[in-house]
Amino acid sequence: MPELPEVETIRRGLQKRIVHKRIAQCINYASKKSFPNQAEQVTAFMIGAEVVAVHRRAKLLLVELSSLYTVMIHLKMTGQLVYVDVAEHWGGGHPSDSLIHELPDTTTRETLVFTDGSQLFFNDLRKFGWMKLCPTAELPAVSFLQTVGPEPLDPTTVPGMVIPRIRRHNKTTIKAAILNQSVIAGVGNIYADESLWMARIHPATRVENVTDEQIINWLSCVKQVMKLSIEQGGSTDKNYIDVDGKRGNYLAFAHVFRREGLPCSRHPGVLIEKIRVAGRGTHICPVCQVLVP
DNA sequence: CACTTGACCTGTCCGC
DNA sequence: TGCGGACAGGTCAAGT
Repeated sequence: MPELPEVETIRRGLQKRIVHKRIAQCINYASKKSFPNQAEQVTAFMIGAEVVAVHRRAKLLLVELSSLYTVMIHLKMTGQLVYVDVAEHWGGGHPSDSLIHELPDTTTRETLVFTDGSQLFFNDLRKFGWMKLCPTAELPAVSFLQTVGPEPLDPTTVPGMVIPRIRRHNKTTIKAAILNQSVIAGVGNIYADESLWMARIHPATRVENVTDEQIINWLSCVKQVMKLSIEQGGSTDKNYIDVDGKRGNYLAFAHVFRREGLPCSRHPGVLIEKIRVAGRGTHICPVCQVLVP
């Protein structure tokens, strides 16, 4: 489930692999949800266009093209972008830690073929992800980009910006608030649980019972957690791989996520519990994170 | 408007 | 062994 650190890892991989490459062909395997109703625009503005840069906003990837169009890509839960170089077609093989097998496979929804013969595969087991073309000049009008909250890792994102956004949702739980993309960008289930554990806040605490000091501390924690995760190439729970087919290693550093029944690193005698908050599986240390109703 | 729930999907895991 | 059902979660639409 790609969240900010996973999408950023993919962005960096794409920036390295596909910038300055020219698109020769777009192969659509199942029209559903990859470029819905955009066949004509794909032909007109992708074929022959060169990749200028790859940007990210929240969990959305933005592949900027020389045609003045941008490919917006949302991977949702199981989307993957996997790059296969020409050398691999010539028998160069994949890195030993790569999970890549034969591509395209049954999950491949779209393949971009570049003029040098390299390929970018958009795989998506559960078909929730999508790709859309948008004129680059019209990106500011995209509703998601208008409403999405500040980037946690942007140095200009300070508590003064985040506290009022969280306080707008005073009657819900702190976990629901930070998962809300209009409050802050890029937090999903993994980093919500990890950052709340680090900040010693119970996820079911109602926002009105969380102090400003706790929010300030939480913002610092989510920044630390996401920075470490990007350094580790993100989190691979089940499905996630980067552009080169490599798994992320962050879960080796996780304190609560998928660690139910294992000891808390701050309280070795206490076991991590799994509860349900905001409709999501939620992992807590019952001693670090005491519920203030 | 704020908040919660259901829908979208399909592979995996559990109990019978 | 097979089958049914719960579960996984990002986001949006629809409901309260």
